[in-house]
Amino acid sequence: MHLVKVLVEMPALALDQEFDYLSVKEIPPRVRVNILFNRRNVIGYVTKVEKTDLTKGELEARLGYRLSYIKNVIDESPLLNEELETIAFNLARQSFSSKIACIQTMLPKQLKPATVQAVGKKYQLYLSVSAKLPERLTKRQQEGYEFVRDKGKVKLTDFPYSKAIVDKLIALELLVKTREEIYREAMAVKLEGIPAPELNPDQAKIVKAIMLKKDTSFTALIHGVTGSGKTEVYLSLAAATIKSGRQVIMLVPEIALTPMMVKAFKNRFGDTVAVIHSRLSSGQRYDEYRRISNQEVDIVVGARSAIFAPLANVGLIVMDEEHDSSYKQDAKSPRYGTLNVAKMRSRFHGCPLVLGSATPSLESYARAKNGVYDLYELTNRINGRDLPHITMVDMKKELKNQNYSIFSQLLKDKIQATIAKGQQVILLLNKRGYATAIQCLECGHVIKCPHCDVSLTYHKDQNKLKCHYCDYQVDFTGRCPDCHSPALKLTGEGTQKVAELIEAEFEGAKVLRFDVDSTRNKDGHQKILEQFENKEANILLGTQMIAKGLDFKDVTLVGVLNGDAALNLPDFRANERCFVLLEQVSGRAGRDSLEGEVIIQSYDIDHPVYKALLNHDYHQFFVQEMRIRKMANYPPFVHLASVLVTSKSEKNAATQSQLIANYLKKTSGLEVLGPAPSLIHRIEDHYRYWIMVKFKDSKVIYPCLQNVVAKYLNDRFVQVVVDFNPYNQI
DNA sequence: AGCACGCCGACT
DNA sequence: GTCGGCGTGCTC
Repeated sequence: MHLVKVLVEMPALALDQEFDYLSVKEIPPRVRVNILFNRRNVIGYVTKVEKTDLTKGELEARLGYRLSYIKNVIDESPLLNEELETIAFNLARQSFSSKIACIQTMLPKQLKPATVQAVGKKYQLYLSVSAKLPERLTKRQQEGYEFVRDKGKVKLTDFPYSKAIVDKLIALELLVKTREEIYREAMAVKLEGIPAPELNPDQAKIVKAIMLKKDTSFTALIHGVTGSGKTEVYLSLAAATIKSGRQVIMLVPEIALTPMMVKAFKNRFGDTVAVIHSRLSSGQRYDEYRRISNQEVDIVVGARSAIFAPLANVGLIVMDEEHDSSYKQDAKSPRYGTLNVAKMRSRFHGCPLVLGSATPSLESYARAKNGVYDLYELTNRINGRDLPHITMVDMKKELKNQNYSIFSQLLKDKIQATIAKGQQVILLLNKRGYATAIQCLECGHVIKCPHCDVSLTYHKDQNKLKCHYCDYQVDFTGRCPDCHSPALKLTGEGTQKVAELIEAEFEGAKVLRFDVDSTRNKDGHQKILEQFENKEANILLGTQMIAKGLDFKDVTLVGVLNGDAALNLPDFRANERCFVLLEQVSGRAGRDSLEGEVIIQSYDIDHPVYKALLNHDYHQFFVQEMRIRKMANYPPFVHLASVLVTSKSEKNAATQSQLIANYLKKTSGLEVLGPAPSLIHRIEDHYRYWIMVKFKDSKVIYPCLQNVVAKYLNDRFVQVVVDFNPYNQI
């Protein structure tokens, strides 16, 4: 007889424990099994198998509960190797998430313990209303029905009422469930067979120094200005690593936005490169995963989750654009930082971890300055040019000069001149969410989401009002829902509106929009970028997304319409975010033989961030910002942990978060901020309060937070989420 | 999480 | 009286 320890596939943290099962046959560890759990068929993950001479009855007597047999074994071979399983369990412990959730984030869909589905096909379940009219319904059923009716079509997972309600409404034939296949295509790269160029002395020095220590675990930070040739350093390090018989993990922020890196690696290393990113089809992802798992590739290029690539002999890990926020998973559990996992893998394999950025996070640069990381600076650009010149435009003066448009006179002139020369322009509309709220001029009513405390955004192309936090949407009637007045005013200027303004303002201007909306459909990014590359448009207008990694040789002008938008946010990283964004977007101008320039419009041109930015001086920024962080006691001088307390009842959220904050303050003796209502006080009918704890060593705070999490594990009214080193406040 | 059990209100 | 909504406990 074998006693089998199993983790059950249930997302609840309260079920994050090993359950005992029996098997007559021996079972290998780290495979999936079908089991009966609480009278239901579920999939489990085997952690341990113990052979025993005891009978079922004897075991049950000893353990004090009934045991059932494993129904069958799903996998022939282990899903994870020991290294990755250990990392999964460490991650679960560190981030207060379930072990099974950590295992799931490491695996492609087909291998997740949750599902056994056909390879290559993915479905999304939707709810929509039927032709039948509702008769007598309970209050909740009525709400649920209206929710779907108002939205038209709702993802099953986004339906905010219980499954009981869904089932009932379906049984009553009021709602229908449909499924749609989700298609995704991989990023095709044409092989160009570009030979490796000779490294310049600066690059060669870095490669040599890192490869000298290639068999030890350490972290190096390469601070290289835009265009200084960091990619070539990565390629060279990768080539040397492969030559020594080891493998490479190359991490990039978001593949869809940084196709250059994939292209460079595929061109240099061909078929030995596997690419993992969120837009691969599940079949392709599965295939890539198996190639990696079977050790058929030397290099894995991918975003955040590629750090879990099951390579057996990692000799190098690179994190490009180290400062990028997408390396932190904060939306769902496990809330992990890629850097943390990368360090675990570096230690396990005894290999270098190389971080690269033109604008490193203050945390990383401070560590490098303190000698915790090896620091390398690349100060010269490959093309020998200086970084593009930046001009600040004082928008207050524009107002004084009766210019109320969003374009300053200077930017207008420059755009006109650039288009006239047949060159291209990138315009950054730095507007988080670029929300265009709708306000009634008669009664002052702002149209808001019924489930969240945010205003709805008008989407002209579909004539709908949408919520950006919960997928709520309604047809736009053109009238105020409160007083039915048709006098509605759009406030704020989104990319759609600005695009129209530009085309009206400039003769011969053809604008492409690049934002979450215009790129939502499959391959939207690629298509728009290709059109711009082919010069089907002369102006690319976008949000933050355009700042990263784009490389167009004819772009000679970058305009920032509202530089200050990133400042003044209630976030201690506001300055850093602003500097990074503007420095990055500046780097889009003059990448080839043509000289580029940058115009930044601002209402606060004397802000210290701009002072450093004008000189393209990261070091100046670092010094002045470190002074602020030190004074305010923020990272890198302390670590942060956030506690988000949510509840359907505002009162519960408020009182419980206060209790938690008091407890944390009292037991840990640490500085605790909050509780404060979060910036968006309600999302999807849940009220939100947040608490922030500052600490230097997690030894004290960890057990305190553990107690808090444990206390609310089985609470049906209040949810608690802990995030260590959160990147996004609130 | 999801399912069974069991308590209480509203209808044949 | 019973049907069924929803609060509570439990899952090897």
